[in-house]
Amino acid sequence: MEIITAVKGFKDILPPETDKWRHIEATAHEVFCAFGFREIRIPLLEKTELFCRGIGESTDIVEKEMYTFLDRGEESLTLRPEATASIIRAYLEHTLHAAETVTKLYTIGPMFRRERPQKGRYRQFHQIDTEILGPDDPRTDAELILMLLHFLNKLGLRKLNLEINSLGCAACRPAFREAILSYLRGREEELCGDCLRRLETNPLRVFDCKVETCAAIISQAPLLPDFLCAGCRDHFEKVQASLRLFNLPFHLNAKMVRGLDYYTRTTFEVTTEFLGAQNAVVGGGRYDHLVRDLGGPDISGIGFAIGVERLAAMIPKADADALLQGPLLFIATLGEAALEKAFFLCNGLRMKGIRVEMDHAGRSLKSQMKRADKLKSAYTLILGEREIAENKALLRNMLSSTQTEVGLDRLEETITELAR
RNA sequence: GUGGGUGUAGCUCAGUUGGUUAGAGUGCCGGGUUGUGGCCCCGGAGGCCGAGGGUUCAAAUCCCUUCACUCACCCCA
Repeated sequence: MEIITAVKGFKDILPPETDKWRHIEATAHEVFCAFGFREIRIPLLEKTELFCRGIGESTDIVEKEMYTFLDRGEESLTLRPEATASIIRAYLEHTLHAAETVTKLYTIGPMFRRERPQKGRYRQFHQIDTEILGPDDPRTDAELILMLLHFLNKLGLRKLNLEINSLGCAACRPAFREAILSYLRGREEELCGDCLRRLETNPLRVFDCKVETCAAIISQAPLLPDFLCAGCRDHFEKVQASLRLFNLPFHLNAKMVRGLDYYTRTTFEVTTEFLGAQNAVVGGGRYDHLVRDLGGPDISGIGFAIGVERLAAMIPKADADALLQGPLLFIATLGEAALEKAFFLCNGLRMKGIRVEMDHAGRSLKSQMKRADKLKSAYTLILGEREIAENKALLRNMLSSTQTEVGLDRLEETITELAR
């Protein structure tokens, strides 16, 4: 009979990969907590309308990538393609804005987008998502970015590239949009098919095009920063000043635009050369109107999303290997009486929180020793017929290859001390 | 949605003028004298060569179809 396989683009995460994931998550909890964030857990399923209104009807995500279905033929539901809209929904639904002026939240979990899978891109993927809801103080932007880079550094990631830009606000972006449109309109024959389409849907995205002829045109195009209003320019300069205060190196990238409609003012990405085409590990930015557009008060927000699969792929191998820890003790036995004794001891120690392994198959001492070595056990306890008869056991230090005798009545106590 | 690449042992891969029982490394199991790991040596298990069809005396190898995986475009984390 044929086995049933996982759905395309949906991956199992197996050990030892899961060790890496737990390390990433534990580090996130620790770092975010220090910066005053609290964890929020939100549903995987939301009403479709939430994402249409939140992310934007004309975005690729909403237009063609969402897992949307009718629940019992009645209500349109969608597996969340991102976390921000859900967090804002919960924030409003539970009136968190009334409880405090600044709310810092984060969540970790799977997102779903029906794209063609490739390296660093899956249909179910995972994000670590943070949001700060409250006043649009530029120090908040800098603080969030600072926390992000601290987190990435703590995971041992190197050669990261932080790019920032300001997309302006409702007052200044339309002017830029007009400028770029009129610039491109005269050069339509030189643009690629995709860019011609972008001209209609989202002209700013032409900046992202990798086609050479388009890039050439874009290099001469008007740039967003030149169109920022006084308020946006001032805000962006203060963000940069704060980043410099912490000696945080960053690249100003006037051509970085982002694919979600809600971003305003500060946007940023962290990229790396290690990931092939999907080089963005983190993306984020400020959104001035999302809370209001979802029916809430006029509160600004800023957040970022980290791709966990991409992050895990970047963790240096040496760091990942260091996560592999062996048991404290392996118990090797010979004979039924020893096996029974070991079985009792082994599980007793485990219940004290000590990692102990043993073999139940009654194999040769040699193969049990091999197993202990393979597992990277710090110690091996040898318990044979001879030892049982003499009421003792041999405790072998696997690193120094030395062994001592321990009386059976003092065994548990001795091992417990080793664990300290 | 569009294009390229790849499917042979658990894993990484060899294997074309089509020709016996399909190989290596690694991992797994066992052994190298009677109860001691790493190095070394020996042995063993494990594959309808992705699936289906065709050509041929003969197909892992040639042809067609299909499926899966993968990389890239699009877009994004």
